[in-house]
Amino acid sequence: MHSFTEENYLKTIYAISLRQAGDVSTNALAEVTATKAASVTDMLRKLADKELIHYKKYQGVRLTEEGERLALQIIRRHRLWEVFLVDKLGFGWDAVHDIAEELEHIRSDELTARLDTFLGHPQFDPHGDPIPTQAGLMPETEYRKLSEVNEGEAVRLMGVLEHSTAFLQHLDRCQLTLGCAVTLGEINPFDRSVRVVSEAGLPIFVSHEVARNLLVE
Amino acid sequence: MHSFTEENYLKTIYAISLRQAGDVSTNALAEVTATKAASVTDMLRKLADKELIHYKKYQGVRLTEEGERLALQIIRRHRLWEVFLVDKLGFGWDAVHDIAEELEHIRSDELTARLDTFLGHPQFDPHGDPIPTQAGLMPETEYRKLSEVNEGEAVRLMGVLEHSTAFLQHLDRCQLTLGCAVTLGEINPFDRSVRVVSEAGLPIFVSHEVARNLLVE
DNA sequence: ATAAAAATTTAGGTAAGTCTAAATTTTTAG
DNA sequence: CTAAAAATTTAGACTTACCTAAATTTTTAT
Ligand SMILES: [Mn+2]
Ligand SMILES: [Mn+2]
Ligand SMILES: [Mn+2]
Ligand SMILES: [Mn+2]
Repeated sequence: MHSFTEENYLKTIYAISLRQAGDVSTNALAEVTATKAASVTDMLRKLADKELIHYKKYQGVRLTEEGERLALQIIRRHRLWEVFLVDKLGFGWDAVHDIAEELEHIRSDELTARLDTFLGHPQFDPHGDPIPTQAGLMPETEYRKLSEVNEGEAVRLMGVLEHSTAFLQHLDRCQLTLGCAVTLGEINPFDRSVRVVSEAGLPIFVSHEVARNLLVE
Repeated sequence: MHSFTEENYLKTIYAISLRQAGDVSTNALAEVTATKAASVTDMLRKLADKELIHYKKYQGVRLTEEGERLALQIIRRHRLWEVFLVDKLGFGWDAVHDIAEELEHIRSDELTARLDTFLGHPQFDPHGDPIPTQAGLMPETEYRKLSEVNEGEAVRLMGVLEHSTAFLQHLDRCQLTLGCAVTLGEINPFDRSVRVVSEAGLPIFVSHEVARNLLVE
């Protein structure tokens, strides 16, 4: 079996791989896992011994097929638990990530399968992230960032790139909820902030920093 | 914070204390935790340092108030998760203990509180064990063992003393379900096995071994 | 009361996961 | 194309939770 720590490394390697082309560096892992590079190296040797990653000294790492399968399984569990916490227990979407970080490591395939059924086979987690299938496939999404949308276009809020409590609470205060339809007003050329208009006609001012962390379709 | 291992020791000390008068011995703990006495001694020193147990070398241990509070909190979580797994996810009562052993260590008071509400503030887990209150009180129950009931008495099945999968599956096969009413037939003086008659009039033969692990009222 | 038996603790060691400091390799810049 | 900078690995240690073997204390039985 694999330890919590090993599972977290696999998940982190997967997450960094999505953002970057090429292999994942020791320092990148050290930063995300909040450990030191030397500790990362130790773990990489262990994961390579277990054939969960491809690793050549000084050259960075990449998940093997088995490593990716495990990473997706853990991400699936994480996102299913987040749906449970929000939809069934009534947590806010800004409060569920840390709890799901623990729940995702509960080892029981039957638990995952029954939870999935109980939740009605959800496709997305509360932050709009797709839930990997039981078969181990990550559904593709084709969202743009709100910061790349043109003036006058009508779009729908589908997800967030930033998951911090502070960011999600900010969206709550602006009444920017996932699924809501908005129309883009003028983009301010000075700071690239933008005015959007909600279905209800309510105007909302969105900074560029916020706009580039919002996914729309 | 306390590690999973520390939490499991506290729970185990509590459980052994319920069965025995007096302090809990190192060997008793070693047996239940499936470790060696030397390892138990190490942990007892640590728990004593944290003032979670009263410990005098060679004299056995007893939980402090804080230690008991923590033990009850973990038992509460364990039993609430078991209710969730059976009532909401449809697991059999014989399949939930091991998963709850992991879930009980998820650290979030708000999670426990919301789960309790979601489940409708249950008072008993799927095995008939009382769920400690949020205030940290273990509800008292006054059940007798089926093996102590007299011939002709009518009783209701309220709980089990043995929680193994094998035992619970045996009860399933006998159609001995928690809550069902039964009347005691003759007790066989040779092996103390007993015939009980269910509400439906179905006769069921129960060995003494089974009868002394069934709680009734 | 005392010797044998049982229970418990101590001593010394291991594996996982972390650290700091030093050594090594790769990358970047002049 | 080399020398400095950056990245990475190695060396040596620490903590937690466990182990075996040896020492110690308590209990039990003659
Ligand atoms: Mn999350
Ligand atoms: Mn995690
Ligand atoms: Mn249980
Ligand atoms: Mn446990």
